[in-house]
Amino acid sequence: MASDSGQDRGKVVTRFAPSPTGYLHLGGARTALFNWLFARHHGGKALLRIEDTDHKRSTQDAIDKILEGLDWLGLDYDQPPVFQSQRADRHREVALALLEAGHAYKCFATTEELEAMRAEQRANKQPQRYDGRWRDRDPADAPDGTPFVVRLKTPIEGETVIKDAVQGEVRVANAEIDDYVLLRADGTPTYMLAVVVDDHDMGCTHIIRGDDHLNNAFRQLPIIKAMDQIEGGWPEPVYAHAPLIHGQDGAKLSKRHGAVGVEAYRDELGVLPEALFNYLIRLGWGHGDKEEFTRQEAIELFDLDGVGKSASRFDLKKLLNLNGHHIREADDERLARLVAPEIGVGTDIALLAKAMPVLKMRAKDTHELAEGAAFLFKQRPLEMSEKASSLLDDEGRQRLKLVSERLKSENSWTIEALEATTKALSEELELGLGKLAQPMRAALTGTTTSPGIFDVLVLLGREESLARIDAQAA
RNA sequence: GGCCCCUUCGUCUAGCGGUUAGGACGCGGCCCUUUCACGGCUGAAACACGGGUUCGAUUCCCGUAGGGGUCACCA
Repeated sequence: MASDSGQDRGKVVTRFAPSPTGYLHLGGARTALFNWLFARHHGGKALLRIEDTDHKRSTQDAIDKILEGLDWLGLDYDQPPVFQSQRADRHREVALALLEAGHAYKCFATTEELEAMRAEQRANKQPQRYDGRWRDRDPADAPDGTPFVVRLKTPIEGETVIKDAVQGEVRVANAEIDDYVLLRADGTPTYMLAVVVDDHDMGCTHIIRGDDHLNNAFRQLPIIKAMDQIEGGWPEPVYAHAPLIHGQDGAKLSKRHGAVGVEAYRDELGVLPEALFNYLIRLGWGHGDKEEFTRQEAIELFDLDGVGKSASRFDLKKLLNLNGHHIREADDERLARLVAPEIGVGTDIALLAKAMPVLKMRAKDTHELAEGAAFLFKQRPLEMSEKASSLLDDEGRQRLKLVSERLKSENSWTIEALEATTKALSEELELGLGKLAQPMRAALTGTTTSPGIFDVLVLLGREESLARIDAQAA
């Protein structure tokens, strides 16, 4: 087990190993996060491996999307990504070593034959697994030229025990593990072989991945043990199987729901990367009552013992709430640049940034930020929302007239001065401030909701403000 | 179906034998207030069930139920 002790620093090596068959979804993103955080926390190395051995389903587009998603989340890697497909020769080499040492064997069973075997097992309500029909049979029995696969000779007796850093001690009877395929009939390596070889060659000390791989660990361990026996230097890694993230319906995240790529959270939901980062680490991991984490805090506090054992559900409301908190803490200039394209070409970034402090108080995503900022860039005559025009009845327009007159003689265009002046007027008229502020808001923004009315006045400036008010005054 | 894992408010979680079972999101109320928010206060809301172990179980053990995962020449 890794610890915080000094001598362990630099020893930890983790990897995130997505298969590029789609976008980087939430589950993958969190696995990536946990691996990265663990490596950074221990001062180790974070590696990336693209498991693209399924040529039919892997695409360059998916690789790009995943890389982009990781980058957006701020996850960096200590070495260029390893492409599993380029390592087939090495995988084959290990399979052959296993074969030669008697830890693997050739199986000449045809696909049809195996299907029949499984059908029979199903019919007899027996567990479906390869029955080892070629395990002890003489390869010479096979007709010449018959294609074969290479299968691992897994132990039959006893049990395999894994001390999982998250799940604790998990044990499975070896009889449950069948002799699965290492090398396909066409000579290409299977995933089960490739992962083990790559993890070893990359020096991975900790395998942090989704719960759905827990069963795989029991199949992978025999390869490690066999290779360690053959050539040595194949230590068992520390496994950590984190529970899955489920959709609102409680089922595994799939294409049907919630499994959209992280970029959708950015583009469609207006989520900041640090917010998704924060939300994701809190799913399945906790540190006391703490809810908000900066990247740095997460690195300092993250460890495997804080990872829970039960699956969690994705909750959009909480993500957005957290997003609001992160928006409020984000740099104004950065937010302005982020939001400007949504408002339109030629948006005044400086003005937008200046308005940000009052805008971000009211937004839980970047789209709301853009909506809230819209009034700043509207052209006269302003289009009025229904509610806004109802505020601009005769009475409202009369009041605007009075406000306009008073503000025109205001020398100091500051929040304090404007507020004092407007309040004085409302007192003279024996009206609540709202009776003046609401018509002003309508005239100034075309809507009934906006930042504080004096903030609006200052942001728009004297000239524009008065012009907008006069356009609606009686 | 076999095997494996899980089970604290609706949701995310704290708890690691003795607590008025805490926090957060969401929901209700109040306050602040020029709107909307933000913020503050506050209310309702949970230990799946049954056996043990123990002076004492949310906590440890065993069942039951429920949920999830996995069973390819896919990864």
